Amino acid sequence: MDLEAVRTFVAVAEAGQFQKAAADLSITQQAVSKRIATLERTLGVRLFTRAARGAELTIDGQAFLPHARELLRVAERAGASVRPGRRPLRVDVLASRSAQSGLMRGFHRAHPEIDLDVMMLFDIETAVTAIRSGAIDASFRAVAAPGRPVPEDIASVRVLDEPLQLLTGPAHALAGAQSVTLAQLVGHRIWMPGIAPGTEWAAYYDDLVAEFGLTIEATGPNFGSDALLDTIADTPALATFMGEPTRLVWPAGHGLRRIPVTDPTPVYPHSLLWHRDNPHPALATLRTHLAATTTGHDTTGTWTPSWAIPR
Amino acid sequence: MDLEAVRTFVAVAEAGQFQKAAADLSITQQAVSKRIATLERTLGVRLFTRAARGAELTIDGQAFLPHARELLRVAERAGASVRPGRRPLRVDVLASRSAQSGLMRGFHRAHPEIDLDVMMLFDIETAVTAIRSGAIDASFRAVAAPGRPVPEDIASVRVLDEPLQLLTGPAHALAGAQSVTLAQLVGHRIWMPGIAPGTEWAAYYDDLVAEFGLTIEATGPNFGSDALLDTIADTPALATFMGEPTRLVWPAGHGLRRIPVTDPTPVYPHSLLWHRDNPHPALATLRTHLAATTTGHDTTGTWTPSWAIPR
DNA sequence: GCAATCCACAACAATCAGTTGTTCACTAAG
DNA sequence: CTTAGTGAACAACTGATTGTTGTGGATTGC
Repeated sequence: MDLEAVRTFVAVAEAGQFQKAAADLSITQQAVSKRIATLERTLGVRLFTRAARGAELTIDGQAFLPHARELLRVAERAGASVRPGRRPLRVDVLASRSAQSGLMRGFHRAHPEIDLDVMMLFDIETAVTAIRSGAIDASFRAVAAPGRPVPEDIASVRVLDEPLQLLTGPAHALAGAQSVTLAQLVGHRIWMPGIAPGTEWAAYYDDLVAEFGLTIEATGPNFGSDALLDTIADTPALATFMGEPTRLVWPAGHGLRRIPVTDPTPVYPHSLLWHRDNPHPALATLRTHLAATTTGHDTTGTWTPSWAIPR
Repeated sequence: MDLEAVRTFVAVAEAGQFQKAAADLSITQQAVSKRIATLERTLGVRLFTRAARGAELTIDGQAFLPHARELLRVAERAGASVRPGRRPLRVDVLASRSAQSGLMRGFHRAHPEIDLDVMMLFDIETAVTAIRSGAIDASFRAVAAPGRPVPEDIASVRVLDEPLQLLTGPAHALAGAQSVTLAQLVGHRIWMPGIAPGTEWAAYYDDLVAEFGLTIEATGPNFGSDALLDTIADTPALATFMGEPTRLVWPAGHGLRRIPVTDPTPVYPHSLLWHRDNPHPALATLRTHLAATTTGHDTTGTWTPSWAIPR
């Protein structure tokens, strides 16, 4: 199926006749006739009934028309997503289930007119390079990895402190606890699949392990959060860390338990990073939105790696 | 933008290298190279970084990939919508705001796996012809127009009786009434734009006018239901008929009033029509669903044109 | 009945997309 | 350091596609 043919089909459907559609498209009537004939041949159905005073949609044509319009819309959006200059705001997040995605959903609800592309880059180094080159407009990150300070031309603002909670199945030893301390977690297996080694996310958990002697397994393939929740629910010996409940639908029927962690509460600090010279108008809107919806940070009784504290 | 190029792009992104993608698509590596080069030229950005051990997505390529996948999905659906034999179930409804649309939304919620195409044909004659030819699978209609009985090979079942209510703006003379009788409406202007003359819908209101002496203006261009509601809200001398509240969002801030009509209540009878020999598997599912969700009909104190009563 | 309108078919020209053959760049092993 | 191996790009060629002009047939309206 050819997009030009689809565009021609919509033009004919709107014009009601081949000749006018041809004029609209700046081609000859014969070319329109050929394109429609080819499209009808590839689809295997007749799209128009040809009459002396124009062309009328068949039932199949009427059914195809909304799909054709949708196809052109999607093609337009696809092209716009990489159009240099006026493309959608490109924001890098940590993972689709993280609190950062929740922030971006909130921004999209508040400004549905702003086109967004949410991406997931590998680590903060990739993100900073992409921000400096203009390939992306902003990134949610813990502001620095150990030994890698953020360059001068990158601005950052702390937007969210995400307290980690323990997630267990109903048969886990700690399933009934109202809250647990980090010390109590020593010896329990904590499973965090999908954390790539070398990222600042992995560094965060490395520090947590080093400081409190926890057992965190970051290995194993990541089959998605649904598979993770299934495994946690069914395996009494496993637990995992997870942030605050987002507005995502919480899967029912698993018997999963969320248990606050205290003394101290591990907190993952999310900052927004962007290039000081980035002219994208939606970037300012995003920053304003985040500033308006972000509250202050209470750091008493919490733990965060020292390298992750923004300057 | 060429759909084949987009398909090639996705194949390369998944294969990680041009050669394997070429094998998957059964073309040569050179053809893949050309297609990607052309796509990159039309988009104006580089999509892959070519390395010695394969091709890797650039940031732009990563941003483009989900749009490309969506584009292929929509193209697939568009083609399927007219595929002879295994196309989606095609159901004809009266209008997008009618109770019939509510029934179809309910069906879609109950069976989201069934592909649907909802259409709006002109009148029952068109619908019956389409049903007999197999161009559509079912139609919601008042079963017959005057003098035009439904042919023997068309089956029908009454699925919904829709009582009409009066819709007025806040300044209308009847705005404060708890209910009105048809006799009370004599002399008031009732506006029903978008009812094409010659349809059974128009015949329904013609009968209503003839029997009770109402003033119904079915003329005027139809600018959509939003424009209709705006006009009704702002024009004290105008009112309109509307069915039961559907699950659509009821526009707030208009000050619109819904007033039940009694003595008798005009009822629009909706039946589902289909061809006895139609083999579409989803048609049986739709009939079962409608039979399960449809209640009996209480016809006391209601009015319906005699020709609209099913046999 | 005749002009006007509209679409389809035919012939031709230009362009395009795919193939084969080959080169270039990089990596890894000896 | 050399050499074999892998992967992508360039060049030349060919068949197919797509557009054009020219023309014919069918229907509508005066």
